[in-house]
Amino acid sequence: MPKNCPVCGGLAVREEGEAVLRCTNMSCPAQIKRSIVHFASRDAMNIEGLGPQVVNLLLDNNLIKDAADLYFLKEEDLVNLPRFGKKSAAKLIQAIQKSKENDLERFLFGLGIRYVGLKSAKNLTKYFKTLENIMKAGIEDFMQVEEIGEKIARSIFEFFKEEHNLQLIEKFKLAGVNMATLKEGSAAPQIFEGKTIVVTGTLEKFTRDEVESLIERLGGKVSGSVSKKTSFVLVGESPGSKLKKAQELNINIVNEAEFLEMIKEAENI
DNA sequence: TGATGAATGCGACGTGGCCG
DNA sequence: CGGCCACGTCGCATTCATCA
Repeated sequence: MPKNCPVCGGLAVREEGEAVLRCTNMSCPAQIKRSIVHFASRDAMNIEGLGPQVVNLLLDNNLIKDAADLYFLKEEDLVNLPRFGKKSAAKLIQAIQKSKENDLERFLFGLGIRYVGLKSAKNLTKYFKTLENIMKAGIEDFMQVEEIGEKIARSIFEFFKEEHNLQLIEKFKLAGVNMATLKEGSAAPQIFEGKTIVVTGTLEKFTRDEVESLIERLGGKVSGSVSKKTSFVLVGESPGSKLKKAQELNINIVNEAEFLEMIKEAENI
């Protein structure tokens, strides 16, 4: 039976097997907010300092209407907002501008296409190379991509048919957001080729993001959970339950110093 | 085609840094 | 110095791939 969205009153649906209702109205304020927060989140465009509360603040003050508007913000727009000083305003603007240089996979993930997580975004980018190719592709094409079945393929296809979404992408282009895959230092030796690596705890020399992209550049896969397929677990300061699980399953455990040694060898080759 | 295992995606909870 | 917010992490539910 149909229900209404508590925020905008629009039609809310519960998809087969899903626990929660989801509003189908593209211009529902709650949906807009969610999409912007997602866009800014760490695995997407990684805009530091832009969390849910700040997004609310910007929306309430009519400073933005969608994620693309972020790129047209200026420091003076922010300094008078509550809890914003000169320092935090400057930092946020800088973080937003820096995010323009992200590669296609982050941008693609940031668009918030249903069922497309960071992993699928990566696979899509690898397969299609450019946003144009993705926008031209059909359902059958998407299903050729690793780990993408019919459900996800259909979802992507539908997304790029929406006029509203196409307009948003145009706006991002206008703002100068990079949508190309970055030329990676293709000479990187693939020392982690075929390996699945899990990271837990805080590292001294890398942020989580840095070490994950490093592992990928060196040919490895980063996973979030330990299983018997895991090649080794990289353990930092105050590790979580993944360490225990690794010990239970007898998976190799590597500390930061040992990891640095592994990379060093690679760089010398 | 059904069962199983692995990984993704999302919400929830504790810690550290910045504003006032 | 106190409160608030983002960050880092974990656990649960869901989904996909694989194999008999």
